[in-house]
Order: sequence, then structure tokens, then C-alpha cells
Amino acid sequence: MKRNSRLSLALHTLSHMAREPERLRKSADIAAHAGTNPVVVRRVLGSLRQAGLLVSEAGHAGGWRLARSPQDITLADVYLALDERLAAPDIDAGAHDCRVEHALLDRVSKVMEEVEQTLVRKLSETTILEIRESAD
Amino acid sequence: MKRNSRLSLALHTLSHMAREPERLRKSADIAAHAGTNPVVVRRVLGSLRQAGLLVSEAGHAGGWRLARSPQDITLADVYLALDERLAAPDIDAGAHDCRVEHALLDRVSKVMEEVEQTLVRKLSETTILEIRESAD
DNA sequence: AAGTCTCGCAACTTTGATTGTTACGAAACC
DNA sequence: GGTTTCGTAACAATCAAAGTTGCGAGACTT
Repeated sequence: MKRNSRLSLALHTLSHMAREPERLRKSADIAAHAGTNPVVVRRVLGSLRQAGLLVSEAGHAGGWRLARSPQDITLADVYLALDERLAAPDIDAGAHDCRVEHALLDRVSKVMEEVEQTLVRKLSETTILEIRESAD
Repeated sequence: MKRNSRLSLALHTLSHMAREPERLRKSADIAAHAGTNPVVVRRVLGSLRQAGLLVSEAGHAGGWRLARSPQDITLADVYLALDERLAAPDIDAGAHDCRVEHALLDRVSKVMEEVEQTLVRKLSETTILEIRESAD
């Protein structure tokens, strides 16, 4: 896999789970389908569990499944659960006391915050169930 | 410096130049102020020159200066000149023929395009002259 | 109870992108 | 002609993300 693949992996996996919410899936199977490693899957899905989107069970018949109905999980829920943020220009790049730097930072930070809100709002308009349904 | 510092460096430098548009500045001086290397400065500012925002001159009294009035250069101009894009979830992460993957990609790509447009529009509302003026 | 299967987690290695550095040529000026 | 500057290529260093290994804990099967 490559860079920034955590969100891809999370969205992809949850969209599949939206098909059969009851079924438990093993990290190894998910990893095989996504072309990555079981530990990586556990790391990413672990964040989603912390956010209350997934439940995991140990033991012989263990695995992962959705914690709530697939129509109640939006792409924004997944995005926020991973705690990634849009890449703003590097904050402390030249953190010396330069007034231009400060003025710039103020302005750009504000723009990025607004854009981030826009992103979340747009992502919240689609559920993983809808993704699954549009794949038929 | 750190990651994604190209945009920082570009915006910072141009905002300073907005103060005295006539003055030629050397890569070495710019680099010293930004805490980086002259070659890095040339690389970044070179992109801005290609985009028609800057002019460079060789020779004894050479250096860099704005190619047009600081009130005619917006933050969006700089952003677009560097040809960076918002980090969408990785496209070809699991590029096998998975319909869910496709449906997801379609939806998320569309959202990211819209968000990118929002970003550019918001950045275009501020000129480097305004940044410079708000630093007084 | 033993064995097997799963997740949880910590430590380490690998990889890839970005930044930084060195070196040398070309253009401009004194 | 010598000095100063940018232009560019090639190489090295840095750093974050992904991948890997190993072991422990919980749960089910027999």
C-alpha cells in the first residue's frame, strides 16, 4: 500500500460490511482483500472501534462487525474517527517572530478550517449503505 | 524545515516581496530568512516563475522580484502554481476489480474535487498585499 | 484442560516522499 | 577576467507511513 491509505482501507472495509452487517470478518481476510497486513487492519479498525463504529471479538469465531446500522454510518464518521486533517501549509516552518508569518498563518488557518468543515459536511451526506448499494 | 513547506515558503516570501516590489532579493537571503537552503528556494520560486508570478535575473545584481503588482497576486495563484492538491484517500490502493472500491472512489473523488474548488475560491479572496498590510 | 484461533499491542524494519546538500555550468555585471 | 547570481542535475539525509515480527490475552471446540 501507499500513503494515506488508512482512510481508503477503512471506507472500503466498512462498505463491504454494509452488505452483511451480522457477519464477523477476520483481520486476515480483510487484509487479504485489501492487499495489506492483518496488523495494519487491526490498527485502522481499532480507531473505528474507539469511535464506536465497529465491534471486535476475540476467540475462535471472532472478528469484526459494524457496531450500528450501515445507514447510520456516514463517510464523515469514518473520516473523523481516523483523526486525519487536511494538510495545511506547515505551521512551525519558520516559527521565528515574523509578523508576515503570523498574518499568513492566521489567514490560511482560517481558510483551512472552513474548508475542513465543508469536507466533513459533504462526506456526511453519504452513508456506507449508499456506497454499497451503488456498487450493484 | 519539515513537510509540505513549499507552500509556506512561497507564501511567506511573496508576502515579504509585496512590501518592496522593486527590490531584487537573492536566493541566499531568502533562504536565510526562511531557515532553509538557497537551492530549495530556487526550486520553489522556480515554479512561481513558470506560473508568471515571479521574475529572476542572473548576474551580479541579480535575484528575484514580483512579476506583477502585489494586489494582483492572490493566495490561490500561489497554491495553484505549486500544483499541489488536497490529499484524497489513496486512489490505487486496492485497484483490483472491486465494485465497492469503484463506487467509493467515484463518490469520494467528487467530494474532493468540490472541496478543492472551495479551497481555491477562498484562497483567491486574499492577495499577498493584504497579507503584508495586515502584518503592520 | 488442552489446543486452536482470534484480537491487542509493542517494538522493530522497510519504504517512499520530501527536503537538504554538493557541484558545476550559464548568464550578467563590474 | 573575475565575481556574483541563477539553473539544474545528482546525491545524501530526514521523516512519516506502512509493513513485519513476536508474544500475550480472551474465547471457543473437543
